Amino acid sequence: MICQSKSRSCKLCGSFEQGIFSELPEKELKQLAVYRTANHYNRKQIIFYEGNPALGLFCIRSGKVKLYKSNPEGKQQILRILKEGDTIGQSSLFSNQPLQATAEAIEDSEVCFLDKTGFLLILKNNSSVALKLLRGLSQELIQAEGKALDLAYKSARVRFAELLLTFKEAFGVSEKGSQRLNISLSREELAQTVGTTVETLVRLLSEFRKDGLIEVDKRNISILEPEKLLELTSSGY
Amino acid sequence: MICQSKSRSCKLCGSFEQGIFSELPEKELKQLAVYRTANHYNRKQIIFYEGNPALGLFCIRSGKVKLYKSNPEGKQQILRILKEGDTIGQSSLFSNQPLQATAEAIEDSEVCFLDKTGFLLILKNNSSVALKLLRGLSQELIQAEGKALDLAYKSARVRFAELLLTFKEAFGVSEKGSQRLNISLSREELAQTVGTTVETLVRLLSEFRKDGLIEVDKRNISILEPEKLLELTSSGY
DNA sequence: CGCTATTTTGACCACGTTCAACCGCTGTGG
DNA sequence: CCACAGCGGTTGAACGTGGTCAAAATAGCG
Repeated sequence: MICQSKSRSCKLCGSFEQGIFSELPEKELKQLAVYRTANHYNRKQIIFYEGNPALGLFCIRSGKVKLYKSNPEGKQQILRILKEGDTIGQSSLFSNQPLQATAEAIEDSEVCFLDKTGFLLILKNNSSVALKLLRGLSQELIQAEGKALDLAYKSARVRFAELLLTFKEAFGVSEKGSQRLNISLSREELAQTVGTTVETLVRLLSEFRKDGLIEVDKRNISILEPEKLLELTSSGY
Repeated sequence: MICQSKSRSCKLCGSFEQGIFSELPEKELKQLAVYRTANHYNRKQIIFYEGNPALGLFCIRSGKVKLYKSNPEGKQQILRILKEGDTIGQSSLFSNQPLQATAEAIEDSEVCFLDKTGFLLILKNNSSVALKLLRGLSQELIQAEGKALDLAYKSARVRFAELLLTFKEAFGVSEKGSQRLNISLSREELAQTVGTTVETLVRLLSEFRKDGLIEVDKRNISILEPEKLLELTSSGY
């Protein structure tokens, strides 16, 4: 069930400073609040489906969301994991296409929705927002192109090592000398993020564990030797 | 050698109507011309290298350009082939990163260069340009994400079939019942575009030829049975 | 406590890579 | 003029990564 929570200013949002509206004057921020609705999604709830019309912009206030595409055979590939401050749906909004991926909460999350009309109105009169969006889309594009390169030329082992390092940056919390990844994904979800099968991913997990690179306890993964992981990624296999 | 050709209005550019400046008033178009330089590049000339600073925006006036990334081992992967009207360098410009790929002319080409400062100035005051850029980046992003999905889950055969169909849309010219692809790439370049090795690509070429799907003469490829290629792409292998 | 979903391990197989040889063509120097 | 090196393209054979299938072990949950 989706619960609507009471409205409040974007300024109170955790990562407002890094967000696309950070340079917006007070007046426009109030205008924003009019077009905005905030919803709560429980773990495993779908926020939107691939193919849905793009009616506006989504912005994560708290929690974590996975964004994935499905292929004809029903297999899923996770494009990225989003956390607070991240926005979703821009690309479909601007290219006038249906939404190109499905968004699903992997933790209980609060997600704001910003109506297309209101958003475009603000965009038109505030070039700072446009520039921030251009910046964000550009970074996403560069990452996506890098990912394609990876999938074409790197082994599953290297791709998994890279994922662990990316996760360390995004979700790592220091804990008795090691960095614990504060994100809970099933083996299947990990596999879908790396672009491989569950079986291969499990074998890589135990290989890395045996080699002392990581520590694994259920769905908790800790990075013990980030440098050695980095070596892996640069040296061939 | 790079020859600078004389300046003329963007309005005279072949695909001006589809370009990002199509809605710009006359005054701004004249302003554009001040910041713009037009250069000629012969086949195999490099327009810019991966890692170069992003000093502005490139726009192809005529010819064809390949955009590729190199991995540490020196292998190249072609991200896309660009033709007249396409712009390059946006993503690096907006994300304040060095250029993420190398651009090389695969035909004799004319390429305009638009200085960063002037471009941003026009962008700031013309939301139509910003919206068109957002649209373009969004489409590129969606394509790149789709490509990553392909590389992860589809066979080389299917990816090559998809490439042929994409090329048919972009470069196809009708010719005695079939569509000839008006683009000349080496087997290696084709392989780099599909994300496989030369050997595999050659085998696929001869397989498709034997099955009557395409006709191959040196570097000329003609599509005989686009429907059967399409079938390939949707049905598993 | 029993049922189901998730995780793990093993055996096998296939696609695609790697390595090697060969062909045809072009350009170069003796 | 021919020899030969160099390059792009093609084909064959062997190998390996990683996918598939099957089954067992474990965890999660009513």
